[in-house]
Amino acid sequence: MQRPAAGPITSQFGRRDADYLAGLNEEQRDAVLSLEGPLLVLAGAGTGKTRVLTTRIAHILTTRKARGSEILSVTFTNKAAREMKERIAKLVGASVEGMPWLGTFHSIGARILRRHAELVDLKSDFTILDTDDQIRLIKQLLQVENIDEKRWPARQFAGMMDNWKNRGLLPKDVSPADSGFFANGKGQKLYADYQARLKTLNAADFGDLLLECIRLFRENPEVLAEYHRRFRYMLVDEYQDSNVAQYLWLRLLAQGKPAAEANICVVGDDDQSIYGWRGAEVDNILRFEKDFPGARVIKLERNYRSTANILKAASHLIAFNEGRLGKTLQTDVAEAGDPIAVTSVWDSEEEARSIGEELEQIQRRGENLNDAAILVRASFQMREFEERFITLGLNYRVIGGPRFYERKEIRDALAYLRLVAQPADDLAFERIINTPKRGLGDSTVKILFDAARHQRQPLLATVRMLLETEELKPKQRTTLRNLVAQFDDWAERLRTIPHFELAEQILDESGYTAMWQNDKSPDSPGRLENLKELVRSMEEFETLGGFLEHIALVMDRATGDDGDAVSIMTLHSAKGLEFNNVFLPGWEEGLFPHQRSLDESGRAGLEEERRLAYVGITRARKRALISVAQNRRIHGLWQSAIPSRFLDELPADAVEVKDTGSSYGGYGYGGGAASRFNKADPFDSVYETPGWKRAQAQQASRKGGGPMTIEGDLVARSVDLGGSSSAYTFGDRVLHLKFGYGTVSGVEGNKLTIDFEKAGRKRVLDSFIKRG
DNA sequence: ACGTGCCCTTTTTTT
DNA sequence: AAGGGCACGT
Repeated sequence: MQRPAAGPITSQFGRRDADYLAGLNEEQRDAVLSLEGPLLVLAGAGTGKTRVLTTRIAHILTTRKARGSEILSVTFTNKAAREMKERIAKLVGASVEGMPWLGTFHSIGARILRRHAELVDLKSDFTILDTDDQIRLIKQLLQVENIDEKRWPARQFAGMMDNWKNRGLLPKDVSPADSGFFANGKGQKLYADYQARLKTLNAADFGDLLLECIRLFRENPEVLAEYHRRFRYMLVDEYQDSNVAQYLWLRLLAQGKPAAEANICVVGDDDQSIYGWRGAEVDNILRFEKDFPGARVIKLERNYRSTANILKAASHLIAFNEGRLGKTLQTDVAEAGDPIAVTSVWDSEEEARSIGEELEQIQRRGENLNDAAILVRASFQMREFEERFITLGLNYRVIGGPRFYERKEIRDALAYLRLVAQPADDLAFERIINTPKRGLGDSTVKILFDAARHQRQPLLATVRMLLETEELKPKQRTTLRNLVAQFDDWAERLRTIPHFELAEQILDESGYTAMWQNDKSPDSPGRLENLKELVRSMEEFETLGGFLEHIALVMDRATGDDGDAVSIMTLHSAKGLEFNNVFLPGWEEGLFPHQRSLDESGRAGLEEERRLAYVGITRARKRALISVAQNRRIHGLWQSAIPSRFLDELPADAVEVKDTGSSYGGYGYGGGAASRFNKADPFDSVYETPGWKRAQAQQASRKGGGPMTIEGDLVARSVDLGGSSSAYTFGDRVLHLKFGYGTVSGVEGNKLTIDFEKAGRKRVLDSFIKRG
């Protein structure tokens, strides 16, 4: 399709292009206008993917090909959904209310399930369980089966089930090979029991929102047909991150027409696939042309976001990956821009300090903090920045950090609300039955549980029955009678007063507020504040049900406008965003690439980490600033760090290495050497440290199984590898670079307790000290 | 029934 | 380093 690049254009509709098409390049325009038939858009970072999607929707709406309610558009994250809604509203001016089927896989799945709940053995007011509820439920099942919880942790089983659900497997579909090893072959039964238990609880977990949807469609063709008629167009964002269940879900929905005519448009970038650990299948992208024969494929390769240097660095890095579809990003931006800055710092404290200084400079230059972000690999890295920024008085905002709705007080309060909304919610009941303390302890709870199991009734209903008997002691009976009466009362009041007012009353009348008021721990004022905030946030919702749904699906708070602030978030949650200045701290082996990713997924894991690095760099419009700490404290222990291999994979001519000066020695940016970031170790060479030697020894002795190491690259693990003893003994005089001179006062494997002359008693790793 | 204190694991990433 | 789980004591 040949079109002039600019100027007034006449579209296929024989009139001047609508405003919303202005400024699109040829490929983008093509992707927007190709409405009929399957379409795969391969969109590199910063090539206007979201713009294409939103404009495409605007185009469908303005040409009246379909109404908002006839378009299914799926995103991966709530943030992406929110942004799309905003941008569509801007384009067509219409209210977003007209697009009920724009949302995440999970929220749309929940919506569909609620409409047909009875067909999947649920009621339309079913509860959506979060991980915490899930774990507690599994623990109960393990107890019933007499399975040792130490040996077979509930968490692990939750992970396994999540995997199965991600792969679209119902209990009957799970192969013994998959489930056999857990608890001596009880895996499959546990899964089946768990699912059955969810039904009696009138609850669904996250995986069910898709899995049960798939079952619904398969078992009820007439329901599926209804959606085939309804959805005239389907759009999927971030297709590279879809897993098997999501794939099946989409394919079922697309089956209304012959594959070659399906109006389905998927957008993705294989280089930004970073959810493999959650079951994402990049193959879904590769398979698209097979599933939908005759699909058009449009590549977007023109990057409008970043400077040439940033693109060069990102492209150079990602080229180290083998499994790629291969795209080249080209920039239209003429200037090379600043090189990528790589700064070496002593430890994470200095890292936070130096980034803080950099941010202050940015402010002084008159730039907005809103245009800057710190992207970390793991959320524990966030704290140090927060602390530093608080002392600096620098405005920051944590995105997806320690989650509001996961706090204890919030979960307790929600449990009360859940129970009012849905009396069968046993997990909620269990949570609050003795919170605040009411004198209902383990023995009472056990009686309740046993009775409930025999009666096959929810706990609350069971309590009502038990009140009529002598099973409980009089004191407990009175307490429970009052509690039940309160719940009846609250449920009644829900009809007459606004739910947020009721919430406040519930918290007061239940004694929950008082519990924290009487608590004298330093964080109880904060908790009370959080509770207030919770009640406040309820006002934004029409109904209690709507509010609870929001909480379950959108675990992040609506990001309140806190003015100009730098964002702190994980690399994962940064996908899809862009900033002028992007800070990428913690580029050290073991942290980034993450050790666990390497151990668990080997080469594939490494490639996924590299894609994460690619995502990180390409978030930057103007400047990317990477930093490496020479030392990092993990689990309370100091560990020496080796610069990330990804640093070596950046093109030398687009990188500028800085040293903060205060760091000891610093890294020689030698060039030519095996590693440009090969560090001049504080003690001659890092390769001489006990930790490193052990790593080597372990490497040599490792054959076949066990943790993998990629391509012979050594990853130093200076934590105790088990059984190894230290070269130091009690009384040795030693030197530690951070803490100075000291005397060994305890040895435990390679962990030493040392009384330092200045720093006092600390636990450190032996690889980190030297004889003094 | 409840509180205290010790020991243990933990944190990679998210809907 | 810290929070949760568990055993024990009141």
